[in-house]
Amino acid sequence: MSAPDPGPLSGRRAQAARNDARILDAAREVFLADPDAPVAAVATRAGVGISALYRRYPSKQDLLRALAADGLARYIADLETALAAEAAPWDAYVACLHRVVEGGGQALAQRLAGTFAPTPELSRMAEQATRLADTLLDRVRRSGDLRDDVSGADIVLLLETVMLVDLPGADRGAALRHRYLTLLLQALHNPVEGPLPGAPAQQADLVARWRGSAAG
Amino acid sequence: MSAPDPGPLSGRRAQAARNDARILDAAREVFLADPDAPVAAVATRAGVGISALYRRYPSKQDLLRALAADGLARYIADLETALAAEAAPWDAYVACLHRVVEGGGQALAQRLAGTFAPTPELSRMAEQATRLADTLLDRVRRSGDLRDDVSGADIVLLLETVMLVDLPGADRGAALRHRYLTLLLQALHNPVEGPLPGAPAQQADLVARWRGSAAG
DNA sequence: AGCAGAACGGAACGATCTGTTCCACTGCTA
DNA sequence: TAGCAGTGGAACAGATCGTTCCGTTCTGCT
Repeated sequence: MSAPDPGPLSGRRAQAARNDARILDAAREVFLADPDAPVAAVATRAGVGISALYRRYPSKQDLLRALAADGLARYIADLETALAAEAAPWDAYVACLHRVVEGGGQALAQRLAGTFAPTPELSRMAEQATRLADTLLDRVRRSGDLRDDVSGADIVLLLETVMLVDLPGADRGAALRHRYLTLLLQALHNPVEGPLPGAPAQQADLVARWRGSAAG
Repeated sequence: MSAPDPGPLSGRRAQAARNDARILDAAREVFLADPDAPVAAVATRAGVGISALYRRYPSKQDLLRALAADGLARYIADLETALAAEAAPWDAYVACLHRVVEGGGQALAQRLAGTFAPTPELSRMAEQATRLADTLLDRVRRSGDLRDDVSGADIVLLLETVMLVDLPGADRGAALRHRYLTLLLQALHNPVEGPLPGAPAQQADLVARWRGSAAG
């Protein structure tokens, strides 16, 4: 007993710890690209056997839940960073969205939303994320830099579309996502060229999608 | 023989003709939402049996090819209309993109691109569409209304993302697509607020995707 | 009126895919 | 050196999906 491992883990344990991270990273990449991807694809991408994965997560659904929780946690962390920033509200917001796009946590959680029944824990995190995003958005809106005819739900949907941009080559996709996010932010920035048609998306629209593939 | 049907078709023939359209419409909706959707989903959506579908298309791949061709034809027609318009280049362009978003032809062809080997006919149409789009874009660019740091490929990718916006309720999705297209167009319109990061997407990037799921 | 056949709906089939289990093996750890 | 946590990957059962097939309906013609 006592302190068996004061420093870095070695040997077997080290490989296990490495695999923990590799599996989660691989899963994030794979399921972000295709939410319906088979489990085997994750194992292959991670360079491990299937059993290494099933030892950690009892089922595919457990893996997806862990992934969604991880994504939401990253998203929440990004939002808190922005709220704590001392920069001008608009600048902090721009930086925040670029981080969100970079990490893909929010997008992953959104895309995974319909594929499994959310745990209370996940619902709680989603609620917290929404609350933080609202707070942040209100602050930006009060600064006068944000056009006032877009809703928070509009921005969520737009962010989501930006995340779907991808191209085969290396990091071509990531570069384009930042490019298009910048373009989008310019459109959201005051002063405005003209009004937008249709009604803004509502928070309720977004929530409705969580029931998409779940039973009635 | 002789002239049996001078005017509108009646009875059985009429239903067959109606089913032709219903099946193609249903297929367009279904495969636009999910390019990997099962054939049965199309039949259900169209309100016909599976055999009504297989009578018209020998295989799923034939249906997809017909759909892609139809989509490209609509896209080409929209482009030609814009080129023939007498309105200011920018206004004609805006109207054209709204029609493209409404019809979904271009997006469908793009999404289906990776799922089957293109026929020479399809390649020819795709090439023509690209040529027309380039011509149109050049004209808009020369008018000075379009920001000059975006490429045609950028616009194709952005249009594609707008098409992916959807919400469960009735025509909520369509309304939002026009809303976000308007937002996008304002960002593309001069004068510009600031430069965009990264390099514009290249035509080659788009072509590369056509090989996505095809064998090397 | 009656018939031939076009068109249809939907059950049935076989191939493929996928989540999960199982087992033999490896190399630390004690 | 014995034991076991950790692993890779084959094997299995269930689900999914493209396609075929068969019995029925309805139309157009004689």
